[in-house]
Amino acid sequence: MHPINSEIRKAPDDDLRRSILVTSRELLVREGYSSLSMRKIARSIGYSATSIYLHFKSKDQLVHALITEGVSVLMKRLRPVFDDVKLNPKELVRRICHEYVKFGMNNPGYYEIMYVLHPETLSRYPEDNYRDARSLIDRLSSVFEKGIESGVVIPSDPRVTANVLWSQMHGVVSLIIAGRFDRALDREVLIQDAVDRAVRSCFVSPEPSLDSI
Amino acid sequence: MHPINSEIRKAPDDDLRRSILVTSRELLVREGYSSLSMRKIARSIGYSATSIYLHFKSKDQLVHALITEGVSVLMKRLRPVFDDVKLNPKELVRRICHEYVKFGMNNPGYYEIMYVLHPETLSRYPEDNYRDARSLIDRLSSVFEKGIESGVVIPSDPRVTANVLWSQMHGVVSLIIAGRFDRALDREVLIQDAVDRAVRSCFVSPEPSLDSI
Amino acid sequence: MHPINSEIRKAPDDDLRRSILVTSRELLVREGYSSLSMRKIARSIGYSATSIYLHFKSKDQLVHALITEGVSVLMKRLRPVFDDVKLNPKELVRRICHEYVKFGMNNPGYYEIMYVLHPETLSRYPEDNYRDARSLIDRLSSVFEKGIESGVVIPSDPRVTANVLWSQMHGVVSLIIAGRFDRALDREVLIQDAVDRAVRSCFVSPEPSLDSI
Amino acid sequence: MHPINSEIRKAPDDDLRRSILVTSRELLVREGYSSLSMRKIARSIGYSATSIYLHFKSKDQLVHALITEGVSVLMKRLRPVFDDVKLNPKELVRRICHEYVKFGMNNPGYYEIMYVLHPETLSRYPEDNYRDARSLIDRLSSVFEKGIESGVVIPSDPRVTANVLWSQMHGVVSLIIAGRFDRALDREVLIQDAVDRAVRSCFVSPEPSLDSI
DNA sequence: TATGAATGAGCGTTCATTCAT
DNA sequence: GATGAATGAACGCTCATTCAT
Repeated sequence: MHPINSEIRKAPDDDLRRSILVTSRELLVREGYSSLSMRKIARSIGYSATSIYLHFKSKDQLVHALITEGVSVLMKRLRPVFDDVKLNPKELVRRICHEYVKFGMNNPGYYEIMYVLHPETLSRYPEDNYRDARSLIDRLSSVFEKGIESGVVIPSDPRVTANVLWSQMHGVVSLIIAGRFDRALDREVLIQDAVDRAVRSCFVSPEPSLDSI
Repeated sequence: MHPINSEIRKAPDDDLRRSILVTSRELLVREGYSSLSMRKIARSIGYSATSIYLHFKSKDQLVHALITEGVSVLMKRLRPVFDDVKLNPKELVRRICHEYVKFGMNNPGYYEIMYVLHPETLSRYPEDNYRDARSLIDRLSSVFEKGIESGVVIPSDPRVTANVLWSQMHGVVSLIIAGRFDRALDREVLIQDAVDRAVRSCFVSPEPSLDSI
Repeated sequence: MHPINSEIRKAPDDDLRRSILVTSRELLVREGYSSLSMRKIARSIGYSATSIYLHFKSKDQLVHALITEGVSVLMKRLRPVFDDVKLNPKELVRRICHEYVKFGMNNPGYYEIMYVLHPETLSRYPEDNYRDARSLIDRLSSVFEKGIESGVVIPSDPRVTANVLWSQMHGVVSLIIAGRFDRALDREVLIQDAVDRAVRSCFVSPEPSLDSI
Repeated sequence: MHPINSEIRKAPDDDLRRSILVTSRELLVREGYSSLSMRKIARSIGYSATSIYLHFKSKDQLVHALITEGVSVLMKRLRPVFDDVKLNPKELVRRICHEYVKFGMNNPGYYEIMYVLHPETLSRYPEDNYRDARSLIDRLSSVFEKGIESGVVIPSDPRVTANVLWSQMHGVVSLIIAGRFDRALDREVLIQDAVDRAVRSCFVSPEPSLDSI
């Protein structure tokens, strides 16, 4: 599990590659997957369509690269949180939630292609590349597992808990990205509320009984 | 010599219309929106592409019809629940959640085109037709509003609460439909857990301990 | 050579037939031949496309009917002039010119399909049906022939003269119908001038020198 | 890594472009505008339909290119005549007429798309591109204007005279191209006669009788 | 008399992709 | 490393036409 060694690449070549990926994400957000085309990408970056094939064997592979990149960016954001030994489970989960949502907000292009796009479109994506992403759920599960042991997490199948937590975050992120919420509502308030509820629903509430003593 | 009188249509005609809508939803689920084409729909039902145009003026209109139908089916499921005076708020919300999820499970085609599709694709869909769908959120909000007054719902902006609840359900439904969860997990367990948490996070927990003292 | 006995037709049937022809001409003028379609015609008159086929075997035949009708209308306008024994040659030609132009102005649909449309489109039109139209040129030729004999027409091949006269009138009519002239110019002035020149170029000018002697 | 530099194009590329334009004109003459299709053009030149789009963004643009080319060819023929200071007005007008007709005879494709086509079809053609063509009428007008001042042209509104002259030439050209004249008539004779009449109808006849007395 | 249902052919256009340079 | 030329397949859609009713 080593991060991408992007600094060992040859620079000149990489510039265009980067442009393609960046532009693809922009187009993805702006116009949706159905109208993402090699031509449009090429036009957007001022290169010929053929040039894209110097860096990606096919449209499929380009999309796969986007996913791989997205996963890696997400990992880079979440791993330090998981690794932060100073955090208690509740804080850790809260931070994970916030980072996940922030990732979606900042990278709607990645998010869409990673999690929203119809899986059939992506079925050819080698499942293994999602291993990293799935490992996140595993780490979350084990956080809950330990939390249950130490009594701070409400007992329940930790894998279920982790997946439901994920689904809750995915719910807000995807609806925000798709612009489905009433525009009158404040994004930040929605997010804060969603995270609060999610966390609260996992952890035992600080017992007022202590106060009453 | 009378001109066309199109409103006296009968069943035979509508059969094909139904086939088209049903098949569209199947294709939508199987292959995703980006590869949904008039030709494929036609091929799937064993008709010529031209025939579709006898029932839908354009692909846009077909999609709009799907959305409208989907909304109406969803309404038919949820309205009785909202109107059931015998339900207390908590039961009502729980039932609403379950019905919503069930709708998604039973009608993934409708669900995808209603809630998952990139909005840019559907921007031409007359906003008004979503009014029904949005009214659902409003009804949910007022359930929470009254619940707060009567002390059973944890105080919070009811509209935010309603929207976050929706997002939580959307999260499970969309990830299940997309087949993103670990296949080892039991769907029903996931759903039950998600609904439980959602409901719990809205309503004050019955604290028998206090009462019993 | 008998005119169409349109009053012996059965009425009910004829109404629709008339509507089709009238509407076709309107569409022809408004949108041009390339976008004249059976469907549009049907839609315009509030009938089904199929109904048109009760009266015309094909689009070709409809067009042919339009031509035949157009020719017959033109004949009805010009024949009385040719037959008017009270007119001297010069007056006759002048009147013929004016009637021809008037026909074009009043029936741009007929005119376009009779004289402007690309002949390939019409190649299947039985040449014989143009016999009437061509007979007009013949009659004009013989007017010139006699005029030359009696010394009022400038000597020249009468058939050439007749055809060139026709082409001159066709020039104004077609450019007016196509809206090609500078809009600042007055139609009537253009027409008058064109006819004057045409007539003048055929007939010997009344020589003032004779009078002055 | 340089972006596209399209202005450094060379010949090889332009060959196909020329073929397309030439073939389009041929098809236009042979089958008329209503049946001119990208596919037919492509088939005629032995290329795929897609290839046409490498040179013309749309069918509209192709047609516009044809018009623009046609106008420019016509200009190239007429301008030298207008600019020829050695010509007296009568000779100039006669030469203009002959060149105009010759242009039509040699370029029926251009002529049809420039002057015969139903204007509705071309309404999207930027009016400005016709400026050149319209300037021709203006130059003709001023020839007549000066001619009237110097007494060689029969007094009349010069703009009307110019337009009517144009319509006379258009009459012959369009009927010849459409093959409407009796095939027994000699084209050249018709043209000569038409031009003679046109010129004669504008200029005062040299009255030798007066001089000879 | 009039229609609805249906279709094959064709339209203009865009797509991902290949290949020689 | 980058491009222009080229294409077959597919797209949404309209066309004239047929046929059973």
